[in-house]
Amino acid sequence: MSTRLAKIENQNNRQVTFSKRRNGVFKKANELVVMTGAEVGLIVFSPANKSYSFGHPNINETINKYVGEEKPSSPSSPGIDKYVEMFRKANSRELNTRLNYLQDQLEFALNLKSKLKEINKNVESQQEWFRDPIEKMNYTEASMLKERLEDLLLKVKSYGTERGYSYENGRWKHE
Amino acid sequence: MSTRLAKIENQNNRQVTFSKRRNGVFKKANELVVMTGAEVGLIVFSPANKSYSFGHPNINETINKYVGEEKPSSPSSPGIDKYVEMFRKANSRELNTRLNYLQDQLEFALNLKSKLKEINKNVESQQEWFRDPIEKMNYTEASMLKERLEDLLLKVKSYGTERGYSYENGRWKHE
DNA sequence: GGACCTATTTATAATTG
DNA sequence: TCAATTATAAATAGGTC
Repeated sequence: MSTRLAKIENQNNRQVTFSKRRNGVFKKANELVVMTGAEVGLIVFSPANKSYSFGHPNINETINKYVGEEKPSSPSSPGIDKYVEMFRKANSRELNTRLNYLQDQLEFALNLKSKLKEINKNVESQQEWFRDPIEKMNYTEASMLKERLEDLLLKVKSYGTERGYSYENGRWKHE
Repeated sequence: MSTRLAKIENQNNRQVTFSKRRNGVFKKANELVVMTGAEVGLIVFSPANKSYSFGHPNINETINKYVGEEKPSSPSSPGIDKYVEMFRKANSRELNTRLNYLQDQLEFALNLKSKLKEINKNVESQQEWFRDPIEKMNYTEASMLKERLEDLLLKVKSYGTERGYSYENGRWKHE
């Protein structure tokens, strides 16, 4: 079976996989901590909304440290509302869904890599369709995408600061 | 190699292992999300104190949900306006992590070009298993992939244009 | 649910270029 | 350093009890 990255439809299988993989992720997180001295905070809510967590040295401190970094900064910028709006779109669930979808598709594409290794015949012509779209995925563009979104976020945050919002303990507050 | 669970003493090896395993944990977390519909928040600080995070659907909401369980009460502010809510959800590193992850995968995908050259000839009869998934991907998934990326890039480009940048040959220029 | 199997796939430490 | 490969250990889907 291909084990493609996709939601498991069968409810029972999904639950079993959740338990197994949840343990797997926690184990990996722990190994990362022990082997490299990293600081980790991990929270998981099951589909049934039960929560599980792991943290080292201490999950609450890790969360606070992380949230503390979220405090906005930076100067202002004109016409910021456009960026706010753009950011709203960029950060919407729609984008998450699309990124998930992209990841899904890329996983699928990557699966081809191992299969291709098994083939020792020339199929140049059959593969033209594939080569073309891949080549158009300019890596530089992906990098720019990341940088631009990062920039947008800074602007959005300073916008918030200018209007008297502050970010504390994972929440924005108006003063 | 025994891969004993212990701190890696050699500084260089530790750094290399940190990067590899950090990616591994994020990948596992993402798989858990996609396959089982779990909600996950993951924060990692490197030994050098750089932070990385992953969350789905949104790391800050997940943190708030978790912290809320730990510390009940504290009714959230009443008339919280939509922008405040939006800002609360904003999280640059979450997107960065996702995009970095996508970029890593894109790099792999781009390598398919050279891999394809390893292939020699005629896959017609012996590779039915291979042809089928490829054709599927050609008309649906591959085109979606390309389309999604271009769509995302379009947003980025329009942002740049408004700010007086132009995008040519994979590079941004001012004025 | 959980504790075992076990055929496969995946992750990754070490190595090579 | 850095990417790429490879040999091996680990994870895990799908069973069974």
